[in-house]
Order: sequence, then structure tokens, then C-alpha cells
Amino acid sequence: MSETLARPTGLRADAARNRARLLEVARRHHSQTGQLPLNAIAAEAGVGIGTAYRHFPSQQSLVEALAMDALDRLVGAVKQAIAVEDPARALRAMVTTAYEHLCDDAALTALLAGGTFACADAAAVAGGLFADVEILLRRSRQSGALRAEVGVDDLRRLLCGLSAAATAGPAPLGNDRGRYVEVLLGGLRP
Amino acid sequence: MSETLARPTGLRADAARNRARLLEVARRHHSQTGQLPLNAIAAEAGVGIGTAYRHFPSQQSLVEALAMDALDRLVGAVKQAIAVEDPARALRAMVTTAYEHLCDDAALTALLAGGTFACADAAAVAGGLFADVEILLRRSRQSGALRAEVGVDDLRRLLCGLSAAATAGPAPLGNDRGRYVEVLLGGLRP
Amino acid sequence: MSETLARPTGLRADAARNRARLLEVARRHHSQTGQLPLNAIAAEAGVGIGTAYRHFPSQQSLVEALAMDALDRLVGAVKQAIAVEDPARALRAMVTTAYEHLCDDAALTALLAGGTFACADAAAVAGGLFADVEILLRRSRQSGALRAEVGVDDLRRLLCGLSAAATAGPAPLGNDRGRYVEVLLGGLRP
Amino acid sequence: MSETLARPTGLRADAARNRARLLEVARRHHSQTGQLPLNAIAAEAGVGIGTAYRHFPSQQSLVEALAMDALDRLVGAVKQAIAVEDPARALRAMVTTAYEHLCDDAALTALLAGGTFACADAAAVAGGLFADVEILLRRSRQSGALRAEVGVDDLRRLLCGLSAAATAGPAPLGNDRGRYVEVLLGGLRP
DNA sequence: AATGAATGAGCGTTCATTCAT
DNA sequence: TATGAATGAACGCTCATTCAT
Repeated sequence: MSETLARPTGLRADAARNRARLLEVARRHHSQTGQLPLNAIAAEAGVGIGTAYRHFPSQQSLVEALAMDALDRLVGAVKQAIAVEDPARALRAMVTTAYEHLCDDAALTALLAGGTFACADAAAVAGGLFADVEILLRRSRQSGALRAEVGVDDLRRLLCGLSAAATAGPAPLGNDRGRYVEVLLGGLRP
Repeated sequence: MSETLARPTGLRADAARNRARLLEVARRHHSQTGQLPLNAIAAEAGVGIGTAYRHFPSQQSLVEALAMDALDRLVGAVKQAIAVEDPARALRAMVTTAYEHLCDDAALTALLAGGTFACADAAAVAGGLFADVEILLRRSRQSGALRAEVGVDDLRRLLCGLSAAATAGPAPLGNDRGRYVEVLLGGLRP
Repeated sequence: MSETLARPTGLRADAARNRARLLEVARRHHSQTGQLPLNAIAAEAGVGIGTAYRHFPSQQSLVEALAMDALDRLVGAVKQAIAVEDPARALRAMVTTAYEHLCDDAALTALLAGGTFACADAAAVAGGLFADVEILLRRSRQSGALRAEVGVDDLRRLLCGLSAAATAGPAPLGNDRGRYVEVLLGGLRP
Repeated sequence: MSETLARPTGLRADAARNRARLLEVARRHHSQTGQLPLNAIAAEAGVGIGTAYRHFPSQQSLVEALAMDALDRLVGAVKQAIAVEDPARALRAMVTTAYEHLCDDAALTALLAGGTFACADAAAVAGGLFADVEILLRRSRQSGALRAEVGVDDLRRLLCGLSAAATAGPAPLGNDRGRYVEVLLGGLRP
């Protein structure tokens, strides 16, 4: 019943406001420093530390809450890619959109790079995503658009690593980052 | 005058011994936990914390000292690759060996992923490495073995991201990791 | 008016159910960890923290509620002991049974060791107990079965200390603990 | 080599001063509240929290340092008791002095009640103490002054429990507490 | 040059308690 | 009356860094 959820329902108005504030501050911290110090985030959000822990009993649950919206969008984009008839084009669409989503949302990258889940709903959504991707990969493989040995988990790792390569460092790539996904796409062909 | 060096010369015997002990302990910490707590390392090495700071005034300098040996080996391997006459084979050799070196040495990956240097000698060696790679890339490009838009810095990022993808997570790839570099090699072709 | 009671009467059905659940969880916590964290207990019992506080406005009142059953049993056992005609045997019976009750119920020990009461009914029951014991002690003293200087409060302290000695530590005494009460019984003789 | 000691040697002057301040404040806290919050103790002693942890890496080590002087005195007193020729009188002397020492020093009671040791020197001193007591108990048993089934560890528990009984509660016994050890002495006789 | 004592910012976490809904 | 959101004091502990000896 009172299981931790990345996207809770039926929050009281004030609780929802606090949650939103916490997420907002946390997002800034995470994207800027890569860290999620709950004490500082709570203070900056003008919220008691206990409240922060009530909403996010672990850092992982906070990461999942941060990533939830982006995860939803990614799921939608992948479903759109699956709808493309030509397997090669579908694969390209899926990889490209996943790459863009990961580059745009550090929490999503952290969540998928970790591969573990604290919140049941996040795990469920991610599981659906992986299942969708699996379908697409199988089609791509059968049509000869994808190397045989690349599975869902490989793609997860490759995409996370690639977005890290594009995003990390003192001078993260901006508009230019599209080049990297072309390298990956080229490499995925048999 | 006495600029910090990743590989100092003319150390007194005891100083050299302390340095070696610190590096040994630090390497263990870094490979096991990914962290470099100077206090604990100094204590474990049986060396005063002040001495540790004399040797490594910043964590970055410690990382560079840790990576120096691997960096040397990488430089040698790249020079060997350059010596290969066929540009495509040379490129493949270089990328493969760099990937393996990065997978095998977390400090080397940290150093190259950061892209900044605290020690002049490390910067110089890395500069030489990049110059060598640049030569190889130009040859590869001219012979049509490499995409036009991939520069040295792109390759640095791609390799670091790829080794992170192979190494990270609860179940790092082991012998199997060779698959990933094939993806990269495939993607580098025009 | 509505003074706090360790054993309230006329509770609504749901309130009684909540109370019972809270006590059940609290007993488990107290016997396992020696602590009574109200938040965790309320959550585990599926009861709001506010409700928990309504039932048990202080930790002391919770301890007293936890101890109430055991206290009743102890009162009964002491009355039985008083009924024994021979003063020496009566004293022995009373001390032995009290010791066993204390060893078996950590909350009872906590209540009697503290010596103060938050709930009027607990205080009343304990007062009755002490009065009964007082009677027995007087008889024992007069018959020469008890040292003159040992009063009810001394016995309370001695018994609590003894059960702590038997129960505490990494290796609490089990079946063997009967030895300790023999020491006390021996020492109570003039 | 750098093992934790309850009584370190060769401290720098300022370190010794800080240590003494910490112990002084800690003793007050422990005797008044039974707790040892390192943060508060460090602040009250006018010492950084890091310094406090340097001196006492665990609460247990702080307890042992607090108890060390009393433990020494107890060892001396027990040796004196052993020197008494008559076994019954020797036993009485030992039990009485141990009881008094425990009543007078809460840290000593905590240390002996726990029965575990973080500092090698404290463990060694305590081990010597137990060995001495063992000798005395054997003599007492052989001369018929002690119940057969009471061993060193039983006596440890009984004495800790008894001193807790005398010391605890809202109205700890003062001069009067001698009565309790008479009960124990009486009970130890066969 | 080496040592290691001292510092204190900072993080994770618990939990008693209050109060708006 | 029941609920549970919010609060914040308090505590344990780590670790980078400075500086007196």
C-alpha cells in the first residue's frame, strides 16, 4: 500500500507544492554538480529536512522522481519509433531520440545507467521501455539492420556512455552532439 | 620553480618510498571504490597526511600520477599502431588498444575523461599522445577509413564513454567487452 | 477530565483496533531493539502518527500500556504468594515469581525500574502491588525470614537490577537464570 | 602499531590538553544523561568534531578511556583483597570494593556491563582483573565461602546489576547503598 | 622535509512533536 | 476524531585542508 512511488497521487496541496519545490531545486543541483545533497536541497527549497526525507526516502527515489517525466517522454518517443515501418529507419529513430533524451536529462541518464530501481512505478515504466526496445531490436536484427550480438542491455550501456561522452567535461558538446549518435548508428549496423 | 610533476625526479630514497606506498594504496582505493580519500590513503600507507599532501597537492595530481604508467604504455601502443602501414589497420589497432588501456585503468580513464591537467609532464605526455593520434586520424581520413568530422577530442570522448559503458554498473562486462569497440570501429568508418 | 489511562475503557471499535495494533508492533520493537520509535511503530501498524499520539501521548504512557498485562499477572501472582501461610515460603514465592515476570517482560522491567507513572490506573495498580508486597515483607520480617532493613522500594530496585543482570548483554542468560534469584533470596535472609 | 588505546602515550602537549577537555566534558555528560553525543561533547569542550573523532574513533573507545582510571583503581583494590588471607574476608573485601567502584563510576559500569572492548589496553587490564577475581573465587569456593555455581562472569553481571539498582532512578541511593552489597554478599554464600 | 594534530564544512539519517486538513 | 504532512533539533560520521611542531 504505502509503497514508494516516483510519481505519487492524491497529494495534499501543500505537500504537492513542497514536492515540486524540492524537485526543482534537486534538478538544478543534479544537472550542475551531479550530486543530490538532501540537506542542502531541503534548505534551498525552504523545506524541513524531514519533509525532504518523507518525499524521497533515498537518493535513488529522488533520482527516479527527477527522471520520471523524461522517462515518460522517452517511452512515447520509442513507441513512435516502433510505429515506423522500415526497421532500419525505426532503429535509427529510436536510437536518435533516446540519445537526445539522455543528453537533455542528466537524471534520466543516471537512472538508466544505474539499472536499478527503488520505486515500483519507475521500474514498471522502464520495464515497458525495455520490452518495447527489445521488440524493435529483434525486428532490426531480422531485417539485417542491426548487429546480431547487440541486446537491449548493450544498447542501454552504449547510449548512456555515449551521452556521457557528449555531455561531460569542461566543454560539453552543444548542438554539435548529433555527430556522436551517427557514430553509434554506423557501428550498430552489421 | 618546483612545479608539480606527475613523475618527479631526484627524490630522496625515503621520499620515493613514501610516494610509492601512497600510489600503491591509492590505486587499490581508486580501483575498488572509485574514490581517493587522502586521509585514509595516507594512514593506510603509513605516511603522514602532510607528507601525502606534499607529494600530491591535489586529487587531480594524484590521479595523474596514478595514470602516468598507463599513459606511457598507451603512448607506446599508439606509436606502434602508427607504424602500421595500412591506415585502416592502423586506425583499428590504435582504437582497440586505447579502448583496452582505458578499460584496464580507471585512473587513465579519469585523466583523459577530464581533459585537464594539473601536472606539466602529464600534460606534455598527453599532448604528445594527442599529436600522434592526430597524425593517424589525418592519414585515416585521407585514405577514406575515417569519417571526416571526427577529431582527436571526439575520439577521446567517444573512447572514454565507451569504456565507461563497458566498465560501469553492477555487472561490468569482462571478456565480452571487445564487442563494444567493434561498434565504435564500425561507426568511425565514413 | 479524560486523564490518560494505560487501559482505557469504552473505546470505539476502530479505536480499540488501532490501539491493539500499535501495542502489538510496539511490543515487538521494544523487545527486539529496546526502543520505541513512535513514527516507525505507527507506520508499521498502519495507523496515523497523530492517532498514535492520541493513544499514547508520551513514551512513558506507551511503556505503561505495554506493561499493563504483565503487571496484572504479577499482581495476581503476588496475591497468590501472600496466600501462602509460611512467611518464608511466601517470600520466596513472591520474589521468584516477580523475578520471572521481570525477566520475561522488558516493558514491565522498564516501568518498575523507572518508578514513576504517567497513567493513573497504572500507578494505582502498582500502588496496590507495592501495598501487597509491603504486607508480605512485614510478615517476613516479623517471622525472621527477611533482613530488617529491606523495604518495598529496595526490593523493587534489587529485582530490577537482578533481572537486568540476567537479561542484558550479548549473551543473556536463558534457562540458567534461576541461579541469580537464588542469590537474591539467600541475601534477603537476615 | 597505530592501534587505538584507551590510554595513549607520548601525546603532544596540545593534543593532551584537548583529550583531557573532551574526557572531562564526556564524563559529565555520561554521568548526567548516560549518553555520549560526540558532537555536543566536542562543541562543549571547545574542540573541533574531527579532533574528537581523532581521539575517540568510537563511542566505545570513549567509554573505555573514561573508565580507564577507575578500572586501574579497581584492579589495585582487587589485588589488595586477594592479599587478605581468610578467603571469606577476601571475597567480602573484593565484592564490596568492586561494588563501590561501580557505583562511583558510571563509565566503569558501562564498560564492564558491556563486556566487549575496542581498545587493546583496556581489554588487557580487564582480562587481568578477571583473572585475579577468578583466583579469588576459586579459593572462596574451596573454602566454602562461595556458592559453587557462581563464576566470574556471573559476578560481573550481578555486580553491574546491583550497582545499577543502587544508582538508577529519580532518587539514587547515596550513603545508604551499602545495604545492597550486603544482600549480594549474603546471597553468595552457599 | 616529514609529521600528524586540529579544524570544520558538509552529508546522511532519525525521531519526537506539532498542527493543518 | 483520525490523519499524515511538516518541522527541526540532534547525532554519527567523513574528509579536504591547514598549520604548529
